[in-house]
Amino acid sequence: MSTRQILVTSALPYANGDIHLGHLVEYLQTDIWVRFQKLRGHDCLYLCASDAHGTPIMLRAEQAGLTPEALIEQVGARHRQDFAEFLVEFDNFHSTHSPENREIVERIYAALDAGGHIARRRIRQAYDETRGMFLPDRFVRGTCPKCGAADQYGDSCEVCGATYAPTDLIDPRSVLSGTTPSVRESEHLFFKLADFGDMLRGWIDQGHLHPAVTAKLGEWFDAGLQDWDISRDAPYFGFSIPGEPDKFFYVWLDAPVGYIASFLDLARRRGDLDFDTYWAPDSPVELYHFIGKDIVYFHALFWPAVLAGSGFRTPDGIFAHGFLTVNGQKMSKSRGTFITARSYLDHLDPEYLRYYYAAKLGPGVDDIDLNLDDFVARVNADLVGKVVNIASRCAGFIHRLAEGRLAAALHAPELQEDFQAAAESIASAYERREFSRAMREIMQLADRANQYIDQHKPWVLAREGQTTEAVAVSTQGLNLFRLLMIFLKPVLPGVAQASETLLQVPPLGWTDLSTPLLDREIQPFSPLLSRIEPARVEALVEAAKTAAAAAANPDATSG
RNA sequence: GGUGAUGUAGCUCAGUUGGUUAGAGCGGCGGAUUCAUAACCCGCAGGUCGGUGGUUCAAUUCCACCCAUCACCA
Repeated sequence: MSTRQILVTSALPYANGDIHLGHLVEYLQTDIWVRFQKLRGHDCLYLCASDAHGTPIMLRAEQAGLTPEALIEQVGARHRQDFAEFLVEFDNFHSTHSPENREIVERIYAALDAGGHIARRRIRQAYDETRGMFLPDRFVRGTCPKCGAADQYGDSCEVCGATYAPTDLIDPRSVLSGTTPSVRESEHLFFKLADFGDMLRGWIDQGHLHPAVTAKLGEWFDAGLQDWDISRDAPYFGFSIPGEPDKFFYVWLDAPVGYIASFLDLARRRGDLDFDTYWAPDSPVELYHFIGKDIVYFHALFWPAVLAGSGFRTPDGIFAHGFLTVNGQKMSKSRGTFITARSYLDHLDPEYLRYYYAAKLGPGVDDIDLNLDDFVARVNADLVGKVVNIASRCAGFIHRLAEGRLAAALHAPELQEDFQAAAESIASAYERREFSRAMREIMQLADRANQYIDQHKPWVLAREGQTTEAVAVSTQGLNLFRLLMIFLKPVLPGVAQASETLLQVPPLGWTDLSTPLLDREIQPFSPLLSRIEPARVEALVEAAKTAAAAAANPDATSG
């Protein structure tokens, strides 16, 4: 197995609100995949950053009486802390509001402009005269011009589903001031996406996209590729466009550039990462972006085109996941299922959620459901009842009968080999992001380990004075447990670490699968993971309800 | 409204390139056991595979339409 160089990103969290359980689907999925690659010995970097620009952040800061810079600093710090406690291990977490990002965005824009891929056009937009600013579509509300439903957003009607421009609304008003917006014209800059139609088709045909994502892209191709508006007028929190007074780069142009900026920041601090090795068109490094299905458009259409048009390499894969529902429904503040990362951490162990998501995640864009009753049952049954139980029931005999020393030989080498033989299939499932399949296979092995122990009954052997045999069976059980922990380490890094302490071994890696652990001492057993108390989950839901009630003021629009 | 996706036992999900009795885990029920965080082991459980129609010797698996849920519409 040759060492691969891999660069992985998760979408950048928007720095105007807290991380919640829905966001975590993506960060946990990515983290598990990255940890798997590292466990296998590959050279893998996991990069992320705060997505820190745009009108919503500008306005949220104003509301809070802060500068945008102070807001994104505070929110970014909270994000980092939440991720760290969920054991999401970034190699770097930067910000799009950084000198590195400005540098790369300007370089990209200059290259696109020089290549003739930037167009200029005057457009008409809603304008709030009292606030002196153009209004994003979502900041205008009014009556739907098609069905007449009142109080609809400026881009689409939630009642009849019609899409339109804010200027089409009947009786439009600004969300900011309540006044009727005027219509003003200004010049905008556009990225000529259609210049890259052939390039994109070729890139898509190279594979690495899930069939469902490819289908989605085909839909957009059929509709025809249109120019993309990449500028915004002042006032705007972002980077000003060189040579264009009062114009700023649209947040969605500089957001994915944050992936590169995060790399650049890390490279400058570390000194052993060559920029062109990672980002030049002939880069040998594999580049993958994990995203939600709602932003496929930006990552599978604009992003590769922008990269190709400015002399960078393109991604090898865009991995889109679905959304999270809780108890079968959209997360709801009133039902207490809108749960922030922080609130979860106040009540429960993060590894429960890591396992539960892993047990449900596949490679596709399907939504996944967090059913709280199922969550408790599944985690307790699989992790505590099956996996940890193996160590718990074997370690005692090693200490009682052999002073903590493992037997010198395996009792069931053929069973050990069966476990080792499963590694290929499990690795392939991880690699293809079929985590649910990997978890199923691992739990089947855990069942076999428990069956093996039950079959040989070390407690009976001990009672009958067959000490050597009892220790041999227990040693075998612990060896099976150790193999399971290697398989589970990407999902449960904390439990794996506790297991390494129990077994008194250095950090486990995939190559440790081939060698058994024999004739050496282990630590006394102490619980590696405790069961979920249903009451803790109830308390979490109650806390979420209370928090929702406290935040009586409806949230400002984001996005 | 248009487009794409999803809809399988109480719960969470596999699966079927169309073909004899549709699978797993959890829950539930019965039994066994006591090493283990009341964990583990054995056995049982019958869901018209969202609905209607069609193609076919045969469809849950293909096609059409409908319903429900989700996403996107730059």
